[in-house]
Amino acid sequence: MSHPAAPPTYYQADNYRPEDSIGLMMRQILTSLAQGVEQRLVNSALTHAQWMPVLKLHLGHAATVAELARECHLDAGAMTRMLDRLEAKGLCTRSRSETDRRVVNIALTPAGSQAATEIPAVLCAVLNGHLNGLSADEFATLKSLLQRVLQNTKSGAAESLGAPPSTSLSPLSGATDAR
Amino acid sequence: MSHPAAPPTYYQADNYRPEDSIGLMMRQILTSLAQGVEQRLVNSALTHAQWMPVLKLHLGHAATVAELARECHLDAGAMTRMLDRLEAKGLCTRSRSETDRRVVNIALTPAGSQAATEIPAVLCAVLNGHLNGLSADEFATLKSLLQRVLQNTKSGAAESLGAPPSTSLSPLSGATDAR
DNA sequence: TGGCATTAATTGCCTAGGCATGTATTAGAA
DNA sequence: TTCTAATACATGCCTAGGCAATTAATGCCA
Repeated sequence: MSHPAAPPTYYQADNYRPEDSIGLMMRQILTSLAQGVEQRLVNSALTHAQWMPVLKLHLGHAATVAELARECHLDAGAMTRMLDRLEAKGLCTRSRSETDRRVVNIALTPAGSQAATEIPAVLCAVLNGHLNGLSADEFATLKSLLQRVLQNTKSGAAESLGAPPSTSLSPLSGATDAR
Repeated sequence: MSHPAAPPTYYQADNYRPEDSIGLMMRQILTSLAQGVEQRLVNSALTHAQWMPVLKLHLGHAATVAELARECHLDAGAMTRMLDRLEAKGLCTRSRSETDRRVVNIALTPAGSQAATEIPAVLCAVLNGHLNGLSADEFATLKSLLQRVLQNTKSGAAESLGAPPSTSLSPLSGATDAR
């Protein structure tokens, strides 16, 4: 390949202004979305971090710890503890698989299923509430642009560029928690 | 006023698809941004959550715990612990104010200032890396649309709408941690 | 001036996630 | 078949944030 295109220079270090950062803007929007979801989920006893695993279970997109962790893009250890909390609240149950005794099958209790059915409406209400004043075209444009930024995160364009070229030898190890 | 405009219905519960959610898209983008920043900050001994307070201190936007917490949009208790970690790493120092013995003045050490000077370049590099393939116009459009969504979070349009009308009597209290 | 509300900072208790390690179980190769 | 590698899950240790209660100091008002 003839070297990939250089990234743009829309942001410059010498006049960086936080309020122009799409990162901070998205962070504030996400915080607001999370708060909105949590407010509407108080009846379901679900926190904003808990609706996703419950929904994934409900939709049949996952039934084991590993599957659920992959679907929710989080650590297996974190998922184990999340299930501890969900189980403690009576929303799901765990049972060892009999065909493969390593895996743990997860199932929603009736209460869990009940909570799950309420989730999509809550998500949609909160999202729509944040789209006030945007036309359908503008909404489509926003989605499209976000999608393209998202592509950059996957193609690796975002990681390789700007990283110290030969300083860090093992890009995936490093930072073994000397925080 | 004649009741505010009803929010749009771009998202509908009966055919909600996670991959269309601008919330999930932004979450994935933010995760990638945070990872990128953290990778480039290993030399500075800063985590992605630590660059903001250090930068705010460096720019003189805050010099006390309360100011810093407000600038970083986070809890005062969390900021106290954040400063514990920063102080433990030798990046800042704390000292009781003599004019008002309640407040604690925070100052960066030379190491902290040094780390701070590297931050803007890192942020810009990561942001630019994620904007690959977007024209200047498209970038401006994205910022503008995000700004308008952000406005909805502040005007309260996002909170009031879609919330159970008369169910929750105290909108700001509630959810006293029965998680 | 004395009492009282307000403010600043800290701490305890909770949820939450990442990384490394440990342990059982399974799958695959010699 | 036996030994080894890979997998699934759990756990410990860390960073991190929110809410509530506590303590100390200040400001204000009667």
